[in-house]
Amino acid sequence: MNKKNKSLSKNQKLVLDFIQGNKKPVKAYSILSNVQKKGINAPPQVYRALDKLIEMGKIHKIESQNSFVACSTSDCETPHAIAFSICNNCDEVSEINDSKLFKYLLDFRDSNGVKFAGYNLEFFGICKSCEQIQKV
Amino acid sequence: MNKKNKSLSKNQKLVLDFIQGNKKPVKAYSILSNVQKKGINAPPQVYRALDKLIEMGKIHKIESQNSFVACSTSDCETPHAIAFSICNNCDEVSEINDSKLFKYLLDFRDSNGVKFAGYNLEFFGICKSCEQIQKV
DNA sequence: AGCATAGTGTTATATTATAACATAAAATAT
DNA sequence: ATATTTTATGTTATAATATAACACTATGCT
Repeated sequence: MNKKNKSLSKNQKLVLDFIQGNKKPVKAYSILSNVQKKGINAPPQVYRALDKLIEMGKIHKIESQNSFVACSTSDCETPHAIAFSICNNCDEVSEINDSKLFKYLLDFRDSNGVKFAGYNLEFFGICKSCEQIQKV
Repeated sequence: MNKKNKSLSKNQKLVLDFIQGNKKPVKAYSILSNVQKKGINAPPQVYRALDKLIEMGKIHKIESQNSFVACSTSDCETPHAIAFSICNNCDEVSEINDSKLFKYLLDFRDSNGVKFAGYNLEFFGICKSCEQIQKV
């Protein structure tokens, strides 16, 4: 058991369950329509849960897509230091877990010598399966 | 004169002029209301110009803010390889121009050995002036 | 028990972005 | 120089994303 694992509220659980049930990132209104049978009725309820889950590091927001995906590490240490690869062809998103990269970025200082508290990094390219298809 | 400097259309010029006239990133509807006296009437006209300007590397989109800012290098070589710092306190955004960082990221390969065509990187933290204020 | 904090439910509305269609201007090829 | 293609424009309507504001409820402290 992890100290950081604050117990989730009802709506937070519902939203997280749905996100975790999807390999691909999901959109807020898709979450909404899928949890409506379970008692969530309106956008603010979804967005509030999303905000908290992001804070807790349970999920991440893919900024360039306005979509949300479960964190691939069981308990994210650095909710605001995260990297994704996004396929320009099929929109597949995967989380990049490369400790060297993370260290490089968290240690990075700007020209004023200022370190940053976090970052969001999205790589774009063609994923392996799309590349295969193009070759055929 | 630069070969890459395709001449801009009327709407593209209007939109770019307004963005360049602002130190801070601007929002699409703020652009719209500011160019309305100059003959642009509706959102699609703004968004179309924005799309083209991004393609050309004249401007960048700050994904986490849905805002747009002029590229700080006169003629951006890598429109989709860009880094910003964003102040969590005052929302100030500045473009980070660090060739080492750029090279590191463009050379980065994921666990499959796949290189990426581009990336978007946003650092978050407290900017220098906000830090000063907090100390006082 | 009393209080503070966090979460819920709801309505309405703000903000961001695109679809779809008709037309016009510009660039390129023959 | 004109036909063709590509790019841009103008317009209306609407889709998609996100938050404000308010009343109320549950939970965790001390």
